[in-house]
Amino acid sequence: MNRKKQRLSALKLYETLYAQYGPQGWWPGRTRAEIIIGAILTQNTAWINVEKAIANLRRHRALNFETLRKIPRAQIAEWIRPAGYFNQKTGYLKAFVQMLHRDCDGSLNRLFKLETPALRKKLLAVKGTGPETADSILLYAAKRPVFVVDAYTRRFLAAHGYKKTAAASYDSVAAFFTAQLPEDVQLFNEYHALIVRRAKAQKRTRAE
DNA sequence: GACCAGGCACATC
DNA sequence: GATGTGCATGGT
Repeated sequence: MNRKKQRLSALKLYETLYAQYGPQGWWPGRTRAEIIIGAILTQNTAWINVEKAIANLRRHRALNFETLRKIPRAQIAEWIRPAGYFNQKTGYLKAFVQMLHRDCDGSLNRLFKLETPALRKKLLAVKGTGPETADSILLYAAKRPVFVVDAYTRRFLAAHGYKKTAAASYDSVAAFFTAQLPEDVQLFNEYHALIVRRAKAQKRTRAE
């Protein structure tokens, strides 16, 4: 007798979420620069606080790489303070814009000419850009078919019977999804957005 | 006043 | 490769 609980495939889980919540049309920023800056600022931080930091940068016309490269660290740190870890994240933003300036003449288009594996490697070489941040940039700014694994993703897996996978390495979790899904940028985008949407819906339920 | 939130680098074993 | 620690704000 099979005593194991039935688990839905990654694709079936997606279809279930999509049926319940519909398309999210999610986009974590107005420009590619804003998406990248947001990806760095949101590390281990609630998005609401990232929005405050982004708003500060926008107000000071600093929501672009050229400005961030030129202004002093203390100034950036002050503006992104609401996002937490502001000294570290200032260094991370500086590291990214310096790489872009040094290797691509400050041009995101030039950086994004790289093929996905080479681009991912290049992003991971930037201090402060780990796998999740790199993949967020790849999916949401460079529009590559890459699955983003974050805390929401792991909780989602655990909640649907995949506790072991949820606790596995970053690349293992990503492989779990990519092996079962078509390589589709829009699908990966929607999937991640739906996981976040579901988590927020459940949080609201718990709070009531 | 704990506890948590869309990580990452670095040290150590 | 696994585990532990520092980094910091703002909401619940």
